Amino acid sequence: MAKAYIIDGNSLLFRAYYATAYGGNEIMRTKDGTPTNAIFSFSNMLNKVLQSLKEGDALFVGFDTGKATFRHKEDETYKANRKPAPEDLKIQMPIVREMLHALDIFTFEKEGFEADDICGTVSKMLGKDGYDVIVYTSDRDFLQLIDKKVSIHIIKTGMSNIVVMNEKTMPELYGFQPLQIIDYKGLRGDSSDNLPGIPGVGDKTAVKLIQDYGSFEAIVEAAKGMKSKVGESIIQNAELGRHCYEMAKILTNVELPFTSKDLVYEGYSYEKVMAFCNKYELKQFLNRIPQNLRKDSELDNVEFEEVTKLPKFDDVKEIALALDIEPGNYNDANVYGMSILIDKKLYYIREENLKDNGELLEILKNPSVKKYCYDYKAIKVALHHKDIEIDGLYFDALLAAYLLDSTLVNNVDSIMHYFGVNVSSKKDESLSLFDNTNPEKTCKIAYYSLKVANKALSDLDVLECLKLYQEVEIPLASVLADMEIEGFPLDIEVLEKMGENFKVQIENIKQRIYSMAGEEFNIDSPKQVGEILYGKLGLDNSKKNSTSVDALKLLVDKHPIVSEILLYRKYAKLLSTYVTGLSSHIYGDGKIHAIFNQALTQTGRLSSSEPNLQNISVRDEEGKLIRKAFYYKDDNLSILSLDYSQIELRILASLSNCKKLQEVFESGQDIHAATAASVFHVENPTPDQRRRAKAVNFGIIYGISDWGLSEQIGVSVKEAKQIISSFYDAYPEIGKYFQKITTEVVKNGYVTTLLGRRRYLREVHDANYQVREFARRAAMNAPIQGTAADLIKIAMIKVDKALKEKKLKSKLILQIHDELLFKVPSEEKDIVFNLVKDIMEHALDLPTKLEVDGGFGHTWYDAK
DNA sequence: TGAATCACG
DNA sequence: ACGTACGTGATTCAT
Repeated sequence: MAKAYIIDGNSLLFRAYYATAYGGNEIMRTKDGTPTNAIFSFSNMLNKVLQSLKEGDALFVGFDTGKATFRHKEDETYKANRKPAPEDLKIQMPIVREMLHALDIFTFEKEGFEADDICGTVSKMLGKDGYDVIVYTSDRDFLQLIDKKVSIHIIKTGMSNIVVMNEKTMPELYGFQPLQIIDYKGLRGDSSDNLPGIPGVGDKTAVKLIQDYGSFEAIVEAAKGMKSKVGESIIQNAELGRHCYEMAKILTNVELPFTSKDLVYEGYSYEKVMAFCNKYELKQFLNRIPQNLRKDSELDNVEFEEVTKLPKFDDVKEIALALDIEPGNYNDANVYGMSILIDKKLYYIREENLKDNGELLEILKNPSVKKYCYDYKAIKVALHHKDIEIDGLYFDALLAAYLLDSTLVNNVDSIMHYFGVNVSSKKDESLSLFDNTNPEKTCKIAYYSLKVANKALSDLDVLECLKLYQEVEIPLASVLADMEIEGFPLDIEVLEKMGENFKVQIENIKQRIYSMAGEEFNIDSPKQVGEILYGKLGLDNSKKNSTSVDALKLLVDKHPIVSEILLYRKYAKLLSTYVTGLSSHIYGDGKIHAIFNQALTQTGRLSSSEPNLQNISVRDEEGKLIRKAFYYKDDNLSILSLDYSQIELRILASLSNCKKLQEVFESGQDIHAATAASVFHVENPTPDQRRRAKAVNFGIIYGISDWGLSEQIGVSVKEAKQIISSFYDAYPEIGKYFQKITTEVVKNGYVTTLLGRRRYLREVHDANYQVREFARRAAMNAPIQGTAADLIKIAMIKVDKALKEKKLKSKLILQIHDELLFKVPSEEKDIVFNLVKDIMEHALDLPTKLEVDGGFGHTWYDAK
């Protein structure tokens, strides 16, 4: 038997709103501040219903119109005690209807009636037409609708806490029949509707009376014979009770402009729901609603043909493409095939047939054929492993999405979802035990990469990021691909020799620690270390039992075990992360091929993974030895390292247009000494003053606080405050600049870099002080860190271009935020050093002088 | 899977 | 009176 699901829309929306808005917590909002918490919560409840929906089932949501009803006309005090709904909830009332309509779910409301009456009438209609009806509400008045076809699901909190009421369970729980709930309300009234009922009749009495006499009128009749106070009250207040009785009746005969068969749910259109989800930034909803409820017609809209050889094409100007590739690191992943959208037709070619398509290979490497795709860098690197060249990137959906909103998660499903399309295939990917290929999904990715391009590019234009996209991120993708392909040599033998040494050290230290502790324990476990230090040995550092370096440093004089633990940690880290860890990433060519993530950080920086080459030890002398394992066995090749000096402070001097700071850099003074002289009002600062000024300079970039600085340099909070204030006196434009940034982020909800890269920081409006302050500091830092990232990206593109144009063999191999590493043949040393230094120093036209230092080395260790 | 720790800019 | 530097990735333990 088909089922019918009826939802009391108003009741559920209220529940949804209050489920997430309590205790002063900031509720969910879109970027422009529209509240969406109730929508989100409602969608979760709705989803539960959708999960159980089967073909032929009916689905209906009834609403109040919000205007006066016949009950108000009868009793002007009806619901008069209700507090008006909060503004944030009112805003969401039309949005929930919008959501339901996006899902093509039937909703109805009628002036003069409440959702109760609409739902009551609809449920009886559906029951009469043979449906098993389930009504979702949190209003117990609905219990009167129960009959052999209608059951009521009372929602307490969310959809997990539901009480099922039907013909059997309701009388068991209440002690009377469903319709008698009206008689009960005649006696008891309903305080939430401002209906008083009969004074002196409590719950127990009411139930008893109903059980004894059956109906309200019978009770009034019987009251005449009662000699009790209750009897008197019933007689005196019979009219009032009758009124409450009438008001509690839910109508089941409202005139409706539709019939049961109009309510049969026929599925949703993916794109319509997607548009809704995008509008209100509900990222997960679409992924969670059942796919089987999608209208069949749209599932097959991407048609493709699997071929071994492409037909001939004339004058190809653009293609879209995607690789069918094993998930995970694309450096050693299997490539199963490729999809190509060419001349409006989609093809899928298996990997083994690619090489037979000479014309395709020409198109791929032809830079004037525009390529549309998702994650071009991955495609370029993976194709390189198959000896296939590609050039001519025009549109990369991943990079476009990254500039549009850096908070997006970068996997193809969610990025395409962001653009309002769906690339998931009908094939169940978990079933691909024997056949890992997925031609359908691959083809959809290619198809939609082209389809979303125009909209994405115009969105980038609106955000004033188009230039950054076309002139920085797009060309950079190829530069990074070349870096990844080039790789960085790492001598595993040198590494392992160091590893042996570390192992011996670790073993010795371990034994010393055990004997000092008087027992063996796992030194890798912070919990156990804490128990030994703060428990057994009774040490105390007032740092709430942290065992981090900062905490342990305070204890080194208290017990000899502390410095041994620090030493153990150091060697354990070197061994696990930098010997064992790095070794596992050496490929057959003796090189590391790290992945440079271009669409990940919130500020615009790159990140490096598998392995991370941007955090190889350098500060610790023994750790730095790891760098000796990075070198070219060919003695003709050396490593050139060039890094920007004080790049972030120079960027800050530029962004704030701080004259004095610019002069310090122009004249080549020691910046920390200069700051020290200014904040401590001395001509020749002492080394300690310089050290403290250095901390101030760094702190400023991170959105300093007086407490943070005091902690960092070991002075009182009051002194730190004084120092910060002196800093702003010395460099007044910087204070004004940060003021401007703060105003901007509060007003817009985002900040931008010099080139227009955006970082959204909606948390500046969070109710939680900590979250808000965090966002404010991030807002101060993001334009600085991000502009530095923009700068070095431009430098990389220009350097790459110059090296190619001059036909030099030198190659860019690594970027570490403010530093570039190159492989340079001996004969190119002079020209490359000067060329790169010049390009880096003039990559952007800034009001502050930029300075680049560095040098050559046989190993990375020596390159300085 | 998240917390704690530590490596880098 | 709040609790505190910004941005990453890898390893290990513990649930």
